[in-house]
Amino acid sequence: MVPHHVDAPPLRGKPSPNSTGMPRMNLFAEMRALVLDSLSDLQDAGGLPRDLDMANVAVEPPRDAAHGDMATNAAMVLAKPAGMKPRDIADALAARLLEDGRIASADVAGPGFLNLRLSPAVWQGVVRAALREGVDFGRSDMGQGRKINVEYVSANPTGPLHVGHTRGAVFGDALCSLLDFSGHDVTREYYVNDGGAQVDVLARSVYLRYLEAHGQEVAFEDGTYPGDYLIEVGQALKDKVGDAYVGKGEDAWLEEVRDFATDAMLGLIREDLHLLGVKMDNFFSEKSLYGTGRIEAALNSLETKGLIYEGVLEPPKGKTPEDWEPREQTLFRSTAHGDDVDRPVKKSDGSWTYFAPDIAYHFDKIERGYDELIDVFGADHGGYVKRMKAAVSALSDGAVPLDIKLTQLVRLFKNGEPFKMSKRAGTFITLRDVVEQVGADVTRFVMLTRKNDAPLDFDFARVLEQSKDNPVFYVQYAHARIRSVMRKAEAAGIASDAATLAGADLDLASDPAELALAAKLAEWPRLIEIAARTHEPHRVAFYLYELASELHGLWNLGNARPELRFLQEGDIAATQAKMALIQATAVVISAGLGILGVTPVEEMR
RNA sequence: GCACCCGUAGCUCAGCUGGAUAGAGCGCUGCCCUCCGAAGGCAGAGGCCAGAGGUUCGAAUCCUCUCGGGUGCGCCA
Repeated sequence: MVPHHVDAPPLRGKPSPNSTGMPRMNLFAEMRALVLDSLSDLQDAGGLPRDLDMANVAVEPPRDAAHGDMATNAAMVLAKPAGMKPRDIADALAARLLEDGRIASADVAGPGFLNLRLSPAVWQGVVRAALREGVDFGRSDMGQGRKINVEYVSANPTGPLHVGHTRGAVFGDALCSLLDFSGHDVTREYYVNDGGAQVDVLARSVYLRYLEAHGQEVAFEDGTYPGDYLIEVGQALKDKVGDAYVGKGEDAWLEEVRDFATDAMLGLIREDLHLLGVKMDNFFSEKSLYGTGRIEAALNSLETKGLIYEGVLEPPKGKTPEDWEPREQTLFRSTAHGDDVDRPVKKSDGSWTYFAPDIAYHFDKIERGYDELIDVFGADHGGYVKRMKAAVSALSDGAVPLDIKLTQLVRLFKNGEPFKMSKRAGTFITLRDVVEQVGADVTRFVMLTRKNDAPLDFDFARVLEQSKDNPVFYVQYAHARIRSVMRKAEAAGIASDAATLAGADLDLASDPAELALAAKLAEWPRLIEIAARTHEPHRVAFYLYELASELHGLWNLGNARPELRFLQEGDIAATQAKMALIQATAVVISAGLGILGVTPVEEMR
């Protein structure tokens, strides 16, 4: 696949209020506004009581295209509070709506739905908006610049990233782009667990490699990391300090080696992320919380709210650890904020639990002024969701929402055969392995073809297949097909710049099949808002698949019906109208892939 | 034992702050290549949305319970 270098969507900046000065096009929002205006007119005219709650009035695409272009539930929602029959409300509303030129027909159906058919001019407006706004088409200001911190990956700095981290990295990154596109001020953050016992283990492991570099025989016992990736770190340490640590006790080197090793691992992780195209705004060090009073400050905040006490926890029922004995610990009253049991913040020996710096870290995020927090964890951390939410709720007095997204397992396959991962057998699959085999674009797209909380099958052979069965190919192919048509047109001397196409006579591309594609484009701004609100970037991937399917379908219709082919020989006006339609489609595919972090291609190879 | 996630077509999965006759791909069946690209196209069969109650004008979607699968459950990070 050949990457193309046309304007990638500017996803990282502030939500620029549209540079064109034109209002952003979101057809569903427009139509809802029209419905609300009409209802208000009815109220003024006395045809409907005042003081009705309109919050549940919706304008949605109907499931069945035979029902028209859009449907509103207004009559059903308002019937009860208005004390009227749904049918009467619907009839009155229909009459009002028909006064607007955008509404071609309004029919009452089913239990009181009002099915709307829109005039072709409306769809043509969508196409023009996409051409005018380019990859900013669909950008929303729903976030109103709210500051959101998204924490993701956050793998321990003890080794390279593996497949599970890859999914979290892609998910988090796409979520950030989506939030940015919908008007939020996003910070991409990585929490570095460089303060706990696991980095001491790392240091000891590197020390062994260091001794090895000095020609010593070493044994990797339980509790050390035997991975080959530490060989060069041991060598680098030798290059740096010579034999200064040889034969010395831990006191002499542990701290220095730990810093050296975590720096090296973080460098490795940054490289891995770079391979995937993930760039963090901030790496936050757990260690920076220790010895600086920041953990104490966070816990003091909880203490002043009366949420810290000394106590003894009950053993968990049904699964009592064998060495269980009741011990007094310092506990956080997380049950006051929705947790099931209170959680220890100090071990019985008085040192912090892992939870304590985590509380401090989230306290820090709150103090940095974020309006909203999101944590992306692996599914094996599901047990921490309630206590983290309780902590954030307590620390912010309920003012800062925390959403925690869990990413499920990735199961690896090769030609349908499951692929067992084993560190010992050397079949451990890293992020680097995956990206080197299939490329960052394919990796990213595939990782988003499942909802985050559903397990994901990743087949190394299948994701590279060039067939309709492969969604990555299918979407890229749609874009490439459009680009191919555009190149042909340009070669034939037909002007195809956005301004020209936006001025084309779109009546020449108003077959129902063509309008259906435009209608799909009209869903894009709405989809962005739904995906952003639910924090579900996979919706973008599914939408792109559907959009590609519309495009391919229209292309195929051209086989039987030549008047639907995009290039109309000898008819420049019709050709430009159809090019406008498909170029608008290419723009949306580019924007969507941009959010997923995938590069659209010019042609398939 | 408790908590969280999941249960939708033979398989893998979508399903919009609750909306109409629940969708897609694969697989299966049958048709279709002189075609802007058949690495495809068109059509068809296939469902008690795990089960039972409840809320609602309306439930795959919200609530309760049951069953089945996954994950987690003090001094690991």
